[in-house]
Amino acid sequence: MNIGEVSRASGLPAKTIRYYEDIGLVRPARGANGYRDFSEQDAHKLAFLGRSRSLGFTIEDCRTLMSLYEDRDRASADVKALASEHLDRIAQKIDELQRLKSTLETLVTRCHGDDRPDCPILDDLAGRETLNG
Amino acid sequence: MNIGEVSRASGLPAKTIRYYEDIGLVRPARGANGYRDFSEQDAHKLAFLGRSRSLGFTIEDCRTLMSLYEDRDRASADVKALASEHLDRIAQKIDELQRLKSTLETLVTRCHGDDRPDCPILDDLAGRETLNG
DNA sequence: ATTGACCTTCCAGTGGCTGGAAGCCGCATA
DNA sequence: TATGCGGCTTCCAGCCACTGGAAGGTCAAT
Repeated sequence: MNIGEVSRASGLPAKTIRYYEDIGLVRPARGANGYRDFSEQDAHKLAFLGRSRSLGFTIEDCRTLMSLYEDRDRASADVKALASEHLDRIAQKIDELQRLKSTLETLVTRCHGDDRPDCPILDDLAGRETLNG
Repeated sequence: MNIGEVSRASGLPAKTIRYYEDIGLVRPARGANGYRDFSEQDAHKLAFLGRSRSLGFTIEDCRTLMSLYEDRDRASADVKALASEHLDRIAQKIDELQRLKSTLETLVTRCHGDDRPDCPILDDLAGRETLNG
């Protein structure tokens, strides 16, 4: 299986797959011509990685998840802990963004948005607080 | 005003302030000893930048906001447009994270998290879909 | 033989800093 | 006078997870 094929199969760009090899996430065989030769297992690994990344896990998390996946004696508690921490970080990020969003909404609402220079958004950025806080 | 002083005043690390000079966001004078010498206006600019960054604007957005701020003939519509686009991106990001969050919540809930290796999280990552979708 | 799609490696850039090394400046103290 | 210390300077490298592009080798079809 060439890189293009496994790229289409996994949905990951070829560049990304090469990068994953670089950092040791996958170790495809090589053909006589120097081309990478991916096994079904490699393809499966890449799909696993793609899915993990799409859930927002870091590369290091993915590495850990992979090794847990491949460890038949793993404790599901370890996986759950990793995912829970990740979940917490996401929840935290959402909170942060929602605070941002409401601040920005207030500012945008207050700005009349016409030809005149008067602007509560810039006033706020400049520290001329029109906002409480 | 030395860099340490303006750093304390603006809340930005000295490193960041030097970086902002590097990329042309601020142009402090220099004393005879080669030290940066920040004016009140520079300090004000840096505070503006800090606040803009803390609202999640990119550096390029900040550059634009600064030039709008300094342009007495600006139209507030331009500021509003920039902030609105930023707001949209944030809202989009929140949606994305909330989808992630609910997927992860489902997975984490389903995982019993004990000593046994059986794990719906890994099953999902591996494509053995226990989740609808 | 030539095209064109595919593959290879390597280097550089993204954003927005951040850490660290090596060295100068200015003041206080022994 | 030497020494130390905190603060300042520059420059280079690294973070994360890719992504773009150059230069060139390979394969299948025409």
